Amino acid sequence: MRNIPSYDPQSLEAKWQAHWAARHTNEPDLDRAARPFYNLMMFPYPSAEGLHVGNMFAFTGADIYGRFKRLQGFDVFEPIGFDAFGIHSENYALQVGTNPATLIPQNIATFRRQLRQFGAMYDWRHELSTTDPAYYKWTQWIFVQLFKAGLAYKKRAAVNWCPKDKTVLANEQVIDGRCERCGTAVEQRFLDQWFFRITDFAERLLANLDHIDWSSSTKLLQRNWIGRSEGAELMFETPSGKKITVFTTRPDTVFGATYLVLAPEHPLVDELTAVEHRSAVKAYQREVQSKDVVSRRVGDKTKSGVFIGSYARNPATGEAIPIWIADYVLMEYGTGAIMAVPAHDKRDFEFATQFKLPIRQVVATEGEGEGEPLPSVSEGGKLMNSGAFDGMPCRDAARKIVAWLAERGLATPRVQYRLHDWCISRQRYWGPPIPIIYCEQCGPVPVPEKDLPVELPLIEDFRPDDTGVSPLARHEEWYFVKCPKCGGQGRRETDVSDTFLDSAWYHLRYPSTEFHDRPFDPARTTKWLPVSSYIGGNEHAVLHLLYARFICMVLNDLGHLQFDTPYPKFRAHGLIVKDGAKMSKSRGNVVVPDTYIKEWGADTFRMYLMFLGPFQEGGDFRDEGIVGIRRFLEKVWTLVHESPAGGGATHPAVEQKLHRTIRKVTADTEALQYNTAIAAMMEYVNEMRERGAGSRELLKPLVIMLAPYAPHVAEELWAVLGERESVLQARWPSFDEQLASTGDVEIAVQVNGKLRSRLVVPRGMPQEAVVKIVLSDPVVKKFVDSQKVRKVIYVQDRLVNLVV
RNA sequence: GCUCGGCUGGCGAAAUCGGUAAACGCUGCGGACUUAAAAUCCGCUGGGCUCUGCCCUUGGAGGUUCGAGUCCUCCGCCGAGCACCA
Repeated sequence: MRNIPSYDPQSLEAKWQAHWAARHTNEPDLDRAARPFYNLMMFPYPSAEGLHVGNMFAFTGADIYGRFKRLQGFDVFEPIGFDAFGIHSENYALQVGTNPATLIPQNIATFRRQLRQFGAMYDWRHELSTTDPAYYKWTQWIFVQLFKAGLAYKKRAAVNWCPKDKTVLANEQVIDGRCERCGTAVEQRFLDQWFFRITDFAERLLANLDHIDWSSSTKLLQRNWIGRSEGAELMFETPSGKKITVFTTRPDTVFGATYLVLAPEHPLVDELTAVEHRSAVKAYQREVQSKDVVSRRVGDKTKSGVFIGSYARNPATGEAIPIWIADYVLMEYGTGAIMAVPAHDKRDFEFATQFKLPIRQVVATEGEGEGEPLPSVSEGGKLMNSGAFDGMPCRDAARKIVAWLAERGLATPRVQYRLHDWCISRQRYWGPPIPIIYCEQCGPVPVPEKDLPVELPLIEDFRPDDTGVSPLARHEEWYFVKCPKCGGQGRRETDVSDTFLDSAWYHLRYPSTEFHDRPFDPARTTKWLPVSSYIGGNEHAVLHLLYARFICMVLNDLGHLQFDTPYPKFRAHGLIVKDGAKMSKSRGNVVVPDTYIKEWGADTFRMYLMFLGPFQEGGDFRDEGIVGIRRFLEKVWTLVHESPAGGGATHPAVEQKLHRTIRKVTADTEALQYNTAIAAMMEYVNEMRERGAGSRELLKPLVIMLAPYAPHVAEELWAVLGERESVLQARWPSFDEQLASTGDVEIAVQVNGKLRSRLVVPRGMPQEAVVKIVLSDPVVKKFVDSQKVRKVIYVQDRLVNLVV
């Protein structure tokens, strides 16, 4: 036996990383690439703690895919950057008392080092950070485009206010009534906020989901978030001639509407309140306003509300029904008013029971007698107590009733969405200033594009206070500015924008980072976009991914882009948990990759993470199995080093196994089923060792297939096998379907569906021949005995079942 | 409450169309090598029994089928998302 060098990942990985950097191995020619493939992964937020195992799991999975495509002959562009603005960084900066502008570069340096050491194929020439003025110049430019298109507007709105972080939060940043970050109960405040009209795009955002290749779980989350409901607006008229419009998804139940409920803030409330009820109504409105936005939205509490002393006519029955106000009706959804059908709506039922309002059943459910108890919300029944519509199924009735009321102008079909406009204002410091100047004469004026970026000034006191005004307002030489239109005294907008705006377009910037006079170069963009493959976490399913689609649609409509979908293919990776719980600093279960990489090497750790479970499902991190991967790599190492230059042993069974392995690894890698691809390579190595085969011809394809998973050791072994170029210059091996599907197969022999014997036959043997052998098998004979075989079921190459 | 995903050996997991359940790996046990240990290599490793063989086993109970981890119905548990959205 020859003396082979020992496998030392540390020196070997450093060597190859230096080699890649020196040779610019991972820097495709963006202008001349023949087969561009844009391999994108969600860029990280550079936290002070550094990269954790969850990040590395995601990045490794994405990098494997990129390397796989590279080996298939694509010019792969795999960029990386940092999503470094936002409340995370700012809160941390406040906590340690250092300006985020000094902290963030330190964090980024740490991330950069960690990202380099695990061996991803990043093109560092195109690194970006959202906090770089050269980047956020264009984030501001995008704001200006939306503003000019009438898609950005300012609105005074009740917002979620976190008293601890002293900032507004988006609805989606409020979890169970508490601040997503600090857990403090959120309050209601009224502030002027900038919004983007994403609701104008609700239908397109929803329809688009049908055509894009995304993880179904992600699509589902987006559909639910957009929350489309079909229904109708119905008109209820008061004796004074006021029309109250309600939105309902169940117009079929209008005969059962026994009262109306308006949101306490509804504009008609004042007018419709009878004199003797005025004080009670005012008191109730005050009570509701004093509550925070969130506790009002918590569903499972007792209902409250007051009668306002007036009535409206039910358009179907013509009877006068009382009008109430109650906080369970929200002004933001629908028309801010509902028709209450207590017999067929749970909330209305609770309310009616509590305030002793009439309940009238108008839908008879299936079956005899009573059917299900009220409130019955099923749409499966037939109408009753509904005049001419009695006996009609709900769905038909809904259409017919709307048509009938529409004739008198009392109904309009209507589609309603749950999605709200995107509030992008943040009363904070650490973000791109919203590029607007307020002028006494001209109103809000966008900063001219030539004056962008509006740089975020480096200020000492970036602490927010509870005025609700950004700290930027305290910085006078920045705050006061000439109006770009009339030259008069103006004031800058002091809000900064939401981080999700930064990340809504970063994929457009990567290929064009060297251009400073345009956000994304048209030629580069045409060549590289939309993104070929996008991999990231489902925690961004409804925020980042929805906003990115929206911004792309807008830029497309405005003529800046030729496509309206940024990521036609997206796959959500699973979550790495520790001891059954999500990794978080507060739980103290965060695993840092550095120590593992130091101990085992990046290749072993990368593969181990991928072997833990299916990439798209994630898994529980534990370190018990890592040695298995290391042993596997050692075996490959030994096989390659022992393989003689001239030839080496081969074996027909191993050759066949090779072709099957290539088939499986190719399919599994394409499908991101990395765990089973690794298992297939292990099987192949086991087979080689058992058969004593180890020729270079058998090993080269293995080393290529290994390259996406364990890139450093693959390079080394490729060189040992006598190759001079990088293994990335090699072509992914092809397989011979014929060879992969020949050979013997083991067939299961069943009698009456129970396994009784096994039989090895050549692949593709016809039924008669197999049955003949089977019937002569003594074990089978025993079970068949003297009974007559009534039926034979034969599945080619798999099983034969005798029914007696 | 609604929607979705999951539940398979001691553990992580595999299993195109309904067709040999447990591939691959870990752990554990036994053996080889060694003065010894580590490393490495070989073997065994779901449970039971009347053990040359047979029976049971994919959260539970039914069903469809020659045949069910896979399809259908009901139930349980775990996780995620949404949640007074009319």
